[in-house]
Amino acid sequence: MSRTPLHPTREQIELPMVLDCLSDPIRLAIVYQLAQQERVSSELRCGDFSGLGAKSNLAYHFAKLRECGLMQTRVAGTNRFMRLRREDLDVRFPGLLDAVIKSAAKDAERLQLVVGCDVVEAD
Amino acid sequence: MSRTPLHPTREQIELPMVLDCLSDPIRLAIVYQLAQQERVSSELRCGDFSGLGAKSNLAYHFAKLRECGLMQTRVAGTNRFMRLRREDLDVRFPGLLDAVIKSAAKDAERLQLVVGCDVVEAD
DNA sequence: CCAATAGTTCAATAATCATTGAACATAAGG
DNA sequence: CCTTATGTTCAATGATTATTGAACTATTGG
Repeated sequence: MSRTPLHPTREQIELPMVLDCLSDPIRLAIVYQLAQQERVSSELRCGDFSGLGAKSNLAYHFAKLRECGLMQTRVAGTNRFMRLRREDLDVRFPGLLDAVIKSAAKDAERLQLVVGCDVVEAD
Repeated sequence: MSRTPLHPTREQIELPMVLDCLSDPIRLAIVYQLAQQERVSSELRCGDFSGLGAKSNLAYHFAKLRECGLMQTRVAGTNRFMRLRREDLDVRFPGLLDAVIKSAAKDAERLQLVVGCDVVEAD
């Protein structure tokens, strides 16, 4: 198992791959959740998405999101912390990520997105 | 053959379907070309895209673009004239289409897009 | 060392997708 | 009417895709 998964450089990020990645409802939900977290800590663990499906399926989608350059994974012990590659994407495709997030937010209900109203996790 | 193909209503347009449609290089090229034509006549015939592949394959992609609500087809004699559903998309997902077009323009070379510098068709 | 936790990888499945050429439908023009 | 031009539909193909559960890896904590 590689310590830190491979990510494309900023310049290697390709538009069709990004759009394809965002076209899957589960991946869109992941990105949306990460975008909401940006206001707070900007990072989430894989486990925080368990509501979206089985672990192995999520790992598959995480890999896709990494490969296309949408998010970055940082390994810390037995956890993986992931965040949006906001700056890279904004430089590469200005306005795109925001437009997608806003569009998703407009359809939050239809897309069954978790509305993160200043998420306070029970502990 | 149906006279005028079915199109979804504005409200029926769904984000994942739109993104998936735009994630295919050929369809992205079609949309890009239609967007450039907006400055001029706003409509193009199917045949104007012959550079992008075989006729039957293009018909397949046209159908996808229609079904997801990205474009509209108007039948006129033996021709089909198509245009972007710009207004519907801008109302439904503000800023999304523009962001995608601009992103595509930035990568025009990489995406092998036809750069329409005030296209003057030979006749 | 052992057990529990967090994720990934693998193999198998069913479903969808893009592409092709041939056949078809429709309308225009001689 | 016959031919030509413009697109669509159909059937077949090979390639991806999402999903699942089981096996595996690695780290933490007792």
